[in-house]
Amino acid sequence: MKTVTSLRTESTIRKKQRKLFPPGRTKIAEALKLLLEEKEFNAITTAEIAKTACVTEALIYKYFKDKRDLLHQVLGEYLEFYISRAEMDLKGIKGSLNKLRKLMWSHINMYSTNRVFAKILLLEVRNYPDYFKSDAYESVKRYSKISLDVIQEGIDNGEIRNDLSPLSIRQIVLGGVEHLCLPGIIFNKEISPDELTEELCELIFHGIAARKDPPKSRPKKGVESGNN
Amino acid sequence: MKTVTSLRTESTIRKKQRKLFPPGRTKIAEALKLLLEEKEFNAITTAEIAKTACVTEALIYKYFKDKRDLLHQVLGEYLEFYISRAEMDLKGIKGSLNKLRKLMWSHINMYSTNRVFAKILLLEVRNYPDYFKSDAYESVKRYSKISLDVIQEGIDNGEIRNDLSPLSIRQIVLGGVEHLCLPGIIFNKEISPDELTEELCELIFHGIAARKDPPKSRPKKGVESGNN
Amino acid sequence: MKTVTSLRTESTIRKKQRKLFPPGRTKIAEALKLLLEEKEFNAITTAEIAKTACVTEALIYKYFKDKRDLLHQVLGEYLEFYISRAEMDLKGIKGSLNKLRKLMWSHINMYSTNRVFAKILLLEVRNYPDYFKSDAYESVKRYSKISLDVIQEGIDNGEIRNDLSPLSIRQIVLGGVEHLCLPGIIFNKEISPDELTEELCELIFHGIAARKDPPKSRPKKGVESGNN
Amino acid sequence: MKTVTSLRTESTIRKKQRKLFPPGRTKIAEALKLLLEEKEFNAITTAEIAKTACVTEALIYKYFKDKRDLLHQVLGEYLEFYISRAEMDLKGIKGSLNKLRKLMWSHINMYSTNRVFAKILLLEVRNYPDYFKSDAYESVKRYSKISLDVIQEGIDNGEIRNDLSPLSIRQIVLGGVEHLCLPGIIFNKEISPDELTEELCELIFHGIAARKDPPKSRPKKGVESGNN
DNA sequence: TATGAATGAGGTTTCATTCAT
DNA sequence: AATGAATGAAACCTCATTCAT
Repeated sequence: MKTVTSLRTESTIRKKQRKLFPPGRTKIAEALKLLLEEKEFNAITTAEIAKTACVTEALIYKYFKDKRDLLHQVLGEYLEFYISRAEMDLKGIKGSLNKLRKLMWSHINMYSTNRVFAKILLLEVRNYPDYFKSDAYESVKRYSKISLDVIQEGIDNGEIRNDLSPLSIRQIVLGGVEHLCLPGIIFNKEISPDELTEELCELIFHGIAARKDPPKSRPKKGVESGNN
Repeated sequence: MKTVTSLRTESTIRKKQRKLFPPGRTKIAEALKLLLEEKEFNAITTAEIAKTACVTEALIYKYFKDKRDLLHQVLGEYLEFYISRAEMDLKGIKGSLNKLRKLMWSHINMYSTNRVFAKILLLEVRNYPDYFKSDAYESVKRYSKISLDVIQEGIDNGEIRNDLSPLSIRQIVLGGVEHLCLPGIIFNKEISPDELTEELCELIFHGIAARKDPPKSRPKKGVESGNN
Repeated sequence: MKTVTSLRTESTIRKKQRKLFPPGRTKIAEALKLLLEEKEFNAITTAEIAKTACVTEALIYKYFKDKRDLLHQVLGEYLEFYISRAEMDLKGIKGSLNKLRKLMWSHINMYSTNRVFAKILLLEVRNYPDYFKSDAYESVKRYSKISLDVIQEGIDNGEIRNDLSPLSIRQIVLGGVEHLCLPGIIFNKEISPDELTEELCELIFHGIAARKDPPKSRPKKGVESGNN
Repeated sequence: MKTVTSLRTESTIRKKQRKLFPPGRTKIAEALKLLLEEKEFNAITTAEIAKTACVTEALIYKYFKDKRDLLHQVLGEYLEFYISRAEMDLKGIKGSLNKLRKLMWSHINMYSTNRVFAKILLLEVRNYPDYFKSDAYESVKRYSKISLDVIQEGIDNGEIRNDLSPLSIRQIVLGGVEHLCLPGIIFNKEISPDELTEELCELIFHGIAARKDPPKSRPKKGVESGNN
């Protein structure tokens, strides 16, 4: 499942950590990431984290306020990386819809290649009030701002309808991305950024209502069942 | 926050329970609902539930396998109610898009009027593998099936584009609904079913691209499977 | 493992119960016996007993003072049966050593054919002070008395050495029986009454020392009391 | 009841523990031993153990897998000590029967001077399947092996009859020891190693039958294995 | 005779967290 | 920077038992 992209991601983050952080801290953060691949955060104990990291439990509390702070910091590091990459992604792209498409692709790709990140963001933090006071949440907001700005730019330059709230558009886009990825994340199935982006953009950009001059009929292929 | 609708819901469920369930069981379920209005499930203790219900903790385990089973059963009861209502909702409506709009409105309305239900479904259960083996999850699938059938019907009768996978459409629609409601649910703000439905349908039905000419037909392929 | 003997045992006891005891009581006692085939007494819950017996837990307390009383009564019923059988067994046998041999065979055979009885007596009750106040314990003492009388008779008639305390002899005999059977009982292996009796009598009657000349008479003093 | 021997035992064990184990662990083990003098294991709560040891209940679970593991470890420590003592005991003794007599004396003496050990071994563990997977059970087997080897040696050198299975002999000897000691252990009465050994050896070595002529040689077959 | 409903009391175990070193 | 030892607090859960009917 790990692609070149994800490996690059990992190693880049690690390089930064090597400079900024003492090795103990890094080992702890890496241990949590490893464990999150297999279990839900609440089911991971500090004892397990310490053992996996080959440090003592006490050390966790040297570097992190508490267990949840560790989670938020791990999430925050990922986010900072993805924010800077999103900013790079947009460079050299013409057209707001093209930019939006690129952002959607990157977003899906990041869920696809970094399941731990996806699980933290979509399943672990939203329940807990602390999260909304964390630095990580600030990063999330900065990240979301990027799409919002692109949408606003599209409205301003006439590429996007001006009779819809940009915020609602952003929510619907994100919702679509998340719900298309969620089954893959929960049940550990492959996620195909290319296909999902294509489908999502087709719908979001043009809607589902059949056109007066209708599209040509095509065979389609669906999912088994599902829901939620 | 409770509207007439939600009250009717509650009392209908209660009537059924009075017949089917011993009073202790009902008191426990109601106690959990009450507590969920204020706290996250993991932060609620069995002691609190028992105290709120004016029963002993032991009784919880007479009626429910464990604490999480209680959550799932509460969720399941809500779902059964909403499923039957969704089926009623569709009666007498002409047009698949009109039906879809109605379903979206009802869905948003149910998040709006029953925050406890919304929190359980969107924030509490998805993390935990047990959920996916629960009866509640089966109900969720039945509920989702309703929208899927409407979408399929729309494709068959030409109201909905046939070049998008119905499953993907369903996921995107649900994703849109959820993400439009999520801020309201998390931060306990008002949710306006009328406005959100309007905005969502406008976007989903017609897309965000400023119109010049109709979209060209494109090949598509849907989400792999799963759900949630 | 069940032999004709054990079946007859069971059915005889059951017939008595049918007369003496209401069906609910019998069902409960039988349920416990059934469960004891698979688990240790403390690991069996009253809920399980009730479910196995197809009665409610409350009924257990109609017929038995508490859970342990149930165990003691079950044990007591077995013991009464085995006592009367031991008395029959001795009739028509000449010679104290022959009688003793017969008792040992019956004893081993009863462990061999009734594992539940064996487990209760050897593993479940001895820990718990209540047992020593129970009727079952009185029966055990009556049962033990039978061997003691035979040993005393043997001493009196010169078949058995008179320089050993009869009580100690009884303890050593019983100890030998138990320890030969214990592995079979604990690990659920076959127990062969014929072979074990043969071996045990050979040793107990004649000793293990390779013979040169007969032992000299010695003064004795035995264990204080007790049994089991 | 504590003799010089038992005190030496205790302090020797304690010395070892002081080196090998953190003080908390030792305090917990000692607390259990203390409590076992007065109550049955199941009647002792972790709360009591902790309180007696002046530590928190949580610490018990740092050092022991669970409550029963604590029991097994305590038993195991005793056993290791007694094994090494049994090995010493045999040194300098000539004759297999003399060695066997010495082992029996030591065995009875250890039940006599260490009632806690006796109760654990004879009354507490045999019921519970976990025991048979514990290290303590492995120690028991090593301990039993010592007598078995002596018996075998006696057979080989002609001191002991060769027509009885050595395993059966060992079982009968152990059974005799246990049953002679059991009343004393259960009812907290004195146990006299000298007298009991004398009586037991007299019987086991020479049998109970009044002598006329030596026994004839017979074929033998023993218990399957096991012990305890 | 038998049950449905409920409970009291406490049991074991878990786990995040701290502090002296 | 890191650890070994220990803890506080409660969490979940179990189970024998009772009582009104």
